[in-house]
Order: sequence, then C-alpha cells, then structure tokens
Amino acid sequence: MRVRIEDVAAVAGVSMKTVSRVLNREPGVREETRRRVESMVEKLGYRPNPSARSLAGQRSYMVALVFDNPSRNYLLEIQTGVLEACREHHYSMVLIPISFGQRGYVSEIVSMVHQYAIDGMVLVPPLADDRKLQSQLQAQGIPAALISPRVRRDRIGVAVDERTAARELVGELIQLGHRRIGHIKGPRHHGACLWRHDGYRDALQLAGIDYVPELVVDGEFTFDSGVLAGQQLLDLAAPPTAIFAGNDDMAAGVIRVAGMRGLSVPDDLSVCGFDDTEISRHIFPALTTVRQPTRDMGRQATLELLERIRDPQAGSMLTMPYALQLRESLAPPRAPG
Amino acid sequence: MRVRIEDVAAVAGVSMKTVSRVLNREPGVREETRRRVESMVEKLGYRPNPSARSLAGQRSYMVALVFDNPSRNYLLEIQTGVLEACREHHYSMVLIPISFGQRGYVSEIVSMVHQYAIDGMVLVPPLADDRKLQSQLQAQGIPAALISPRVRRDRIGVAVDERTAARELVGELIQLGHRRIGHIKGPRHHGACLWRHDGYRDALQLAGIDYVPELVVDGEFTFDSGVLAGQQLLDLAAPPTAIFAGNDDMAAGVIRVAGMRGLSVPDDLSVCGFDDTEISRHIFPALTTVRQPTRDMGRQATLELLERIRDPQAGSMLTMPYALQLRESLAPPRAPG
DNA sequence: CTGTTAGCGCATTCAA
DNA sequence: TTGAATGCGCTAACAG
Repeated sequence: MRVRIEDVAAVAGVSMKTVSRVLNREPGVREETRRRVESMVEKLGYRPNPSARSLAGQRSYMVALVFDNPSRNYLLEIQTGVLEACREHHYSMVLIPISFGQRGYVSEIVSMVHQYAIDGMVLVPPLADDRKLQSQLQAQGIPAALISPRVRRDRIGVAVDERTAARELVGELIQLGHRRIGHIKGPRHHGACLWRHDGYRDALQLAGIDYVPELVVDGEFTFDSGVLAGQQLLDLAAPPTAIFAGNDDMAAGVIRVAGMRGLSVPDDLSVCGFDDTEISRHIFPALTTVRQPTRDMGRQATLELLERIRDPQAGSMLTMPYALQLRESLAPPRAPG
Repeated sequence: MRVRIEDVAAVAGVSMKTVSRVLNREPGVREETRRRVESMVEKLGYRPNPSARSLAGQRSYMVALVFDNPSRNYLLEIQTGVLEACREHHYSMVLIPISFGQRGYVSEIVSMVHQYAIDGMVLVPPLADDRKLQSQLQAQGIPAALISPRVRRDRIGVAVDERTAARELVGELIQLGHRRIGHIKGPRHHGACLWRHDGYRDALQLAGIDYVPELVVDGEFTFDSGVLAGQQLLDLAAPPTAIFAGNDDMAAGVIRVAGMRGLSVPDDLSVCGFDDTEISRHIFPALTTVRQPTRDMGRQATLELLERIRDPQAGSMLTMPYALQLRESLAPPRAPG
C-alpha cells in the first residue's frame, strides 16, 4: 500500500540508511548511489512519513507562527509568506494564537513547542519584543525569527526602516503646505508605535515646525481607536489640517469621522496611514500610506529561520524595503500656513 | 526531561494502555481510575507526543483547511473558527492553499492527505462544490466537512439560507421605495452567486417589480470587479437608485465609484453588500449587509467533521442563522417610483 | 475493566 | 562509503 523507505532501499539495492542519507542530503554517499536512490524515490513516488521522521529524529519539520492577532490583514499576509517559505522547503506551519500578557503564556508556548517538537518559530510584533519569551526560547535552544523587533543585534528576522519611512511620509504633508499635523500613535509596546512617532517628529524638526503635544494622541491600531482619536483631534480649538495615523485601520477611522462631520478628505483634511493593507485601497478616498512587503517579510523571516535551524550560526537580520504609496487622501491645506 | 505516558502510568499505578484509554476518551475505564489518571496527567503536565500518536495510531489528529483564497477576510474568519474547534479537541490544523482548477490539484490534495495522514478536511467554497474532489475523497474514505455547499444531502458541514437572506435584504430596499435595483453577481461557480441572485429575484417578484436583465451584471467577488460593475450600472441611461452587490468587497467598489462621480451614498444611491466582513464597518458610509456567523461556521463545520472522524455515521449539515445588518448605506430614493 | 506485547516508519548509534 | 541493530512514544490487538 504505502511506499516505505524500506521499499525504496530494496528496489535501489541499498540499505535504509543510505536512502535516508540521500533524502536528508547528508554527505557520504557516492554520487552514483545518490542518483540511483533518487530515481527510485521518484519512480515509486515515495514520500517520507512525517510522523515517523519526527518521532525518530526528535524534530518535526514544523515551524510555528506565534501571534497575538494585532491586525488581521497584516497577520494574514505574514502567514501567507511563512506558508510559502515552508512549502518551498518541505516544512509545515502550525499556528499558535496566544493572548499576549495572559498569565503563563510563555510556558504555554514553550510547552507547545516541546509537544510538537517544533523546530523553530516566527514571532510577530508585539511578541517579537517580548524579553521573557525570547530568553526562554534561547535557554531551550529553540530558534526564533523576529519580524520588526525593536532590538536587532544578534537576532535573525526581518525589519523595515519605519522611522525613515514615517519621516518621508510626513515630509509629503509638509511639502503640501501643512503645518498643523496630527499624529495617532499605536500601543506603547509596539516598536512600530515608537518608530512612526519618531519619524513624525524628525520630519517636523527638519522643517522647523514645533512639536505640539496636543496634536499627538494615543490609539490602539484598531479602527475604533482611530475613530476616537480622530474625534479628539478634530475637537481641538485649532484642529490639524492633516493627520498621520499610525496605521491604516486608524486612518480609516479618521476618514469615517471626517465623513460624519461633513468634512471632505482631502480638501478639508488630509489623512495618511501606514502598512498599505487592503483597506487603504478600498476606502474612498484611497489612502496615502507606506507599503511594507509584509508577505515577503513573512517569507524571508522564515527562510532565515530555516537556515538557522540547519546551522545555529547561520541566519541574519534583513532590512526590507518600503515604498510610499501616494493616493487620494492628501491635498494642500485650505488655508496654507 | 519529557513526561511520557509511561511516567503517568507509573505514578497513577496503572498500565500505559489505561492512560491511553483515558486520554482518548475510550470507554471501559472505571470512573475512579479515570479521575486518578486525569489528575496525574494534570499534575505532571503531560502532553501526548503527536508524532508518536500519529505513527502508532495511523492517524494524525490533524485537520486540513483546504482553500483557494477567495476573500481573505472571509477565509481568516473561517480559519479562526476551525482553529478554535481544533484546540478544544486537541487537534491541530494545517493549511492547504491550492489553485482551484490547476491541473492535477485533486491528486495533489489527496497525496498531501496521505502523506500527513490527515484525518479529515474542511472545504470552503468554491471547493465545497467540487465534484471530482469530493468523489476522490469519498473513494479514499477521507471525511470532509463542507462550508456553504450547493448540494447538502448526505453531506456534513454548515450552510446559511442565503437566498432568504438576500430576499429580505432586497426587501428592505423595496420597502424604502426603490424600484430600479441593480445587482452584481459573483462568479458562477460559487453557490453564493446563485442564491443571492435568486433571493434578489424573489424579492422583486414578491413586490411585483419586473426583473430587468440590464440591471444585473457580473462580478468576481473582488473590489476591483465591484468598481467595474458599478461603473457599468451607473452608466446606464436609466441607472438604478440602489445596488445590491453580491458581497461586501464589491459593494465597497460601488461606493468608491459613487464617490468618484460625486454621488452621495445613500442620498443619491443606496448600496448593500453581503457577508458583513470587516470592511463593511470601516468604510463610510457603513454598509448595510448580511451577517453570516463565519467564524462560528468554521468552528461548527469542524465539530461536525470531528464527530464523523470518530464515527463514520455521525455528523450532519447544520443551518446557521444569518442577520441583516442595517447601517448607513441605505435611504429612500430621491425620486420615489 | 485492565495489562502485555508488538510494531507504526524512520533516524541514529555503531560497526564493517 | 555503507549496513544492521536499537528505540523514538504511542496505540492496537489480544490476553487476562
């Protein structure tokens, strides 16, 4: 019925071990033998049994994507990238959704890792910045690739220069003539919150514009928090003429507030976001934002992880490119200055 | 180091097999013994090794979610529900993304199923309607739960009465005074396309309104196709005063077209969608639509699947409730009649 | 109701 | 460069 490694060995006239060596690309097999085995593998349509492999080898050929469900779209993109890399390398992916900050979640993760003999994991923000988790993983020798972590030294994974991106984005607003520019921050424990805010500040400074604390409000990276923050900003005695929201969902919230108040975007208010998620193109007016290659980030992070799994010295922290997406939501202010 | 079933057995003073029985909820264990074992499992923090279980038991305790990536949000909700059910029952979920219609995709799936010894699968539209796939799965004895399939007899899974829902939704438009109501269909191979269109037709008929073919155009369930279809409808000599888009993404596309043309929604044009995905609340005006309990559908479908895995006779086709979500995008037509 | 034995399919010793 | 024996942790079939 099922083709086993034993069958391949018999047909190829070698031992099981030799077939195993060929399959796992171990050295020490004569070229001719290797070819013979490979052709038999092909011919019989042999596929190793993952459970047996995992049980005997103490590893699962599985990578875990651990997440806390920040932005669903973002996550989906990452997931797609991770899955892509996994398929390319005959790994599989398991999802570990967790509640960040929930009591005992670190040991929960570690325990799952052991249960499934997971070979490595990809951590998305805000987990990528969790010191406790990381030191646990390190202690247990479990490789992890980080996506957009705050600390990058000696880590593997991917990141984008979000600070510069934010600076450029706000620079566009300034270029258009805006001076009172609001900003909606993300939750504090996100590196993104920090970098985007810093970039905002950098841009103002470069243009010689004062940083006005009342123009900077807190958000949660959710649509609803964007609505609240937008109301707060537009309720100011001197409201901003432009708002840089920390991500697209919050920017969409701002646009909704504007709509409810009869303000035209971008004529009465310019709005921009960050991430270039699906929604940025699906709302009207389409949102100016910064594109991160999210899917590719998931993929590359996974590739680095797989390298490290093979060789504990390998793998690095990649910087990925970003791109401003200038769309309809920006215009000069009504009364420049 | 690792806690094994043997350790639990020793501590509980029973044999391995008894522990195994308890873990797998097999009958034939005295209540007291069961409790004792369970408490030891708890105490030692024992977790079965999936690979060993899978290897010995010829099954993986894994369920596959097979999909073709229709709407990302929809899928994510389904996935979350499936994952939820899996966790509750100590199953894990693997993702099998495929290209529907690609040459040999059926055997690709079957082969993966065998390789991983997958215990069952959840099929989302349009795969839930794939005859070839289903007969293959049936032939191989692989249980599958279907989400919103066209054919429901003798199948397990979940569905919603989309036709009635669509009728009620269009009924709302008619109630408001609309007579020229446009409809954007989905791709033909989706059951949803059919049901929603039929519901539209039913509503018109009930109200004694003629079905006008030029008011019904094709779409692809994507935002962009919604834009195109919206343009087509609004370019008519006598454009509709309301549009029922086959799903939310397309409805968002229509709203964008309206925005670009300076038409006010809902004052100049009423729009409604279907599915109640995230975008329906995030655009302005917020979209009137039909909510399907997508996440719960994923969960329930999986529960049915797990039942059938245990017992080839068990499991059924559940009908899940829907709910109209009346939001901002509807108003009476400017010139009733 | 419970325990014993064998073996799932592979990787990993070690020896040849 | 290759092969034979051992066991990964669990479940299944049978025995008690």
